[in-house]
Amino acid sequence: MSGKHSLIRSGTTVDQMVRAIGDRIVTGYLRPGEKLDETSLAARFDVSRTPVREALGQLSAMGLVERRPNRGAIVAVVTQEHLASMFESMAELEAICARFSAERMTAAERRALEIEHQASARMVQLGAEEDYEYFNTEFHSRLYRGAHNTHIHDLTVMTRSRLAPFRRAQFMLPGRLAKSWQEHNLIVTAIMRGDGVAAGKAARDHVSIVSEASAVFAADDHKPIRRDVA
Amino acid sequence: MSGKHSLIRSGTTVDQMVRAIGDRIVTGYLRPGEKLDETSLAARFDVSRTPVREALGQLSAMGLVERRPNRGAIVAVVTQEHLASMFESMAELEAICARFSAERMTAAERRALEIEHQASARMVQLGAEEDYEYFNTEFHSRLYRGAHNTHIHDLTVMTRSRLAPFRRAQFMLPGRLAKSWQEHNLIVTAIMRGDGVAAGKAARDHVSIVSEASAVFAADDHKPIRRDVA
DNA sequence: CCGGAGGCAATTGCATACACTTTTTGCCTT
DNA sequence: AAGGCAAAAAGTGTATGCAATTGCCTCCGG
Repeated sequence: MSGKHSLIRSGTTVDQMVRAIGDRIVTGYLRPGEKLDETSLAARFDVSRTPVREALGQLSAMGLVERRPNRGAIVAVVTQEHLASMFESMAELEAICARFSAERMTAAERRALEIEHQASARMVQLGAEEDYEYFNTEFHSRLYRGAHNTHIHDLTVMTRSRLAPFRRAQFMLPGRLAKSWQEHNLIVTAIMRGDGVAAGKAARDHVSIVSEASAVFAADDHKPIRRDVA
Repeated sequence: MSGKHSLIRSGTTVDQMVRAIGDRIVTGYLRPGEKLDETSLAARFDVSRTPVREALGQLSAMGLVERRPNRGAIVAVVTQEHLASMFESMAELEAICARFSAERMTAAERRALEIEHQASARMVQLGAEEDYEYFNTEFHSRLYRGAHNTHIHDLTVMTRSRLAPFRRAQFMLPGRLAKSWQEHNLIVTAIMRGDGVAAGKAARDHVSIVSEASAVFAADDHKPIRRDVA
């Protein structure tokens, strides 16, 4: 491993490692329980162990990886209970964001939410899964930002990212696009008329439904763990 | 304070740094905006820069310190807006914990909550600030645990620790002990009769009141911090 | 055949060394 | 005298080296 740095020398190497490893975990490429060997990771990303160690420390603080003293790091293993608790938290957090959004969104934010939401109806008709997924992510982000509360925003985004590996379950459900859109519609409608309570309830129900599907998926997810890292 | 280096290697050096530095931030010994010099910290705790750096990275991930690339780390500076958002989040999180507690606490947990709460009444009568503070912390912890949701528990504890530096404001209000106890009483009563909605509302109001006092305090406490060595 | 003690390889944890960036300082120019 | 440039000093970011711990493998005894 000779490689002169192909990475930009702007003090962001550790952050890049955090994002790189974090992404692989969030996207499910690295799976829960998988061993994260410092030396291998360092070699893979062509850096020394130091930034890798720092990245693992930060990811550990974020809850994405688990670190056992002198025994290495693994991708955080979430138990059924913990997974359920995260989904339940997510439902509550989304409910808060939706409630606040209903009460606080500016006229411009409401307009944008409505327009994008209506646009996403086309994706449903076309059955464009990937495009809809993009709209979906953006939709929820609008809710988080619309709450006008940076801390809730941060907590929600953090929780969402930790749940990301388990959300892939949604893709397996037939007709989920239309269902999802209708649930979004309930939220949007409530927000447009400034009904915080209704918006919160709709958002909570929306997450709860995803939760059930994902829980099933997680239970099935007992496949062997891959050893290589990339 | 602590900073001794024992013979055995328990793999906790970084964790100790995190706790040590984190405590100094949470207790207000290190104040927002204060510069955290790696070399000085390393010398102060008699370790090399490496564990200090890792600790700062983790504290950064926790939001307690702010790291500027190539420009060092400082104790996280919270703006008025961000502080307000954290208090508001805290109110919502406490409300959730209280609501869940009302619905889910075991008989034993309810009993313990009630007993400890009644015991704390004595502290109020005696005006024992410090003792009451201990009870208060324990009281809230019971609520967090009583929610039977580890993720909400974690989010709440994390948020609480970030607010800790600003809670000292409470101590300045006269008659706050009795007021706090009565607010606790509302929460306990609601929980005992299993009224989640009422418990949530009571908990939210409880935090909101603390929030107002602290916000005033924080406004006064926003003098610029220089790195002048006293 | 099974269980445990001891040694060896692999890996982590910390320290030190080196490279690069930012800031300060002091001199020179205008 | 003020401003700007340059070079050194300070401080951060990354790499490497070494000691300590863990886990496995072997070998011995029951």
